[in-house]
Amino acid sequence: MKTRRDRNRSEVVQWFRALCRRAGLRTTPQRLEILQSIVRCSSHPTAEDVHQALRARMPTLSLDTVYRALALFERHGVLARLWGPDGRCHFDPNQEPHHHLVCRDCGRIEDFTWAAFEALRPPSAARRWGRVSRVRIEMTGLCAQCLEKRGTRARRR
Amino acid sequence: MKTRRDRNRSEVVQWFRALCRRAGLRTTPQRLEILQSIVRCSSHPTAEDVHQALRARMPTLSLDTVYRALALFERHGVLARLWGPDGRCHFDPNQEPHHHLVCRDCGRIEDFTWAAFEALRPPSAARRWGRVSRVRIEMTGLCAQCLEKRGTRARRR
DNA sequence: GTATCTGCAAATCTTTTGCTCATCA
DNA sequence: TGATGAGCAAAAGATTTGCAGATAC
Repeated sequence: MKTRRDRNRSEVVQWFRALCRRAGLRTTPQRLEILQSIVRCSSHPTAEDVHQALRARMPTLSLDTVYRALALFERHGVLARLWGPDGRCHFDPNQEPHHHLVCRDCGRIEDFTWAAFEALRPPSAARRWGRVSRVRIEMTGLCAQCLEKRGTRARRR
Repeated sequence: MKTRRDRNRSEVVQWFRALCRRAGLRTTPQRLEILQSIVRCSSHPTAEDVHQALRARMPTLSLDTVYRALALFERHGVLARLWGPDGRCHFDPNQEPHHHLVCRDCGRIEDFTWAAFEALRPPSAARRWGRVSRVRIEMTGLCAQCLEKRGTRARRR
């Protein structure tokens, strides 16, 4: 199966046009670039990250347009909002159920899936609490690269 | 076993004094009240919440002192910081491994534990990624009270 | 007595909003 | 052409910081 992340440029364009037509939105070049940028991105960028990434390609793009477009895509179910340990808002284009690995040194957020977990029966505490609509695991630690960096500086923790 | 949350006022005072002595900190009445307030609290308040809760008891307490004290307690391992879907910083005094139930209507965060989950073998993706030091599950949905409220207004979602 | 802490004010940082002109359908 | 969107500037909200006087040890 082809996930959204694997789509090439023209596939995203088509998808974007269909989305806009369905939702009664205008297809502006800014929105298209923002969508392209985030959908192809394997990390989970902030609005600032997206803005930086597009500055070369669109020098006049403003940060608040990025914020507005991302909020728009969120409202239309294309993206999810995510608060990382840095207190800033990250955007997650992955629509399939998944979990996160967060590096506390570099702040990068990786996705992962976990079949054995999905097979687990929900805990009784959750059923008693109310109605759960989304379950997400966040694993925090150090990614391989940051471990490596610490190792070479002979600073293990 | 007696958890920190069950401690009475004088037990917290003793614990606070020991903590300060160990860390070379001063035992100020502000810090003590802030610690009392958050340790006995079963929800996960923001700095603002703590400040509001203490206004009656300490009218001159300023919000930035609350921020400073909470940051201090975090550095000394007494509290954990938590970013909820409201984008604000919540503080979590629960030191035992646990997970969170977040209501997307009222924003309240409840703790729960899940023995079957803790028994699970970590996924291979996590081992490949690096070194995981903390695992936390976040279940988002509607708590019983908010479900009830929606129900009585004949608005189900 | 002295280093640390508090409270105040102001700064900082992220995100949102009002407005005007431009642009897409 | 007429509504919607972009860019600008400024506001809003949360958190942090510099400083002067107060306080714990």
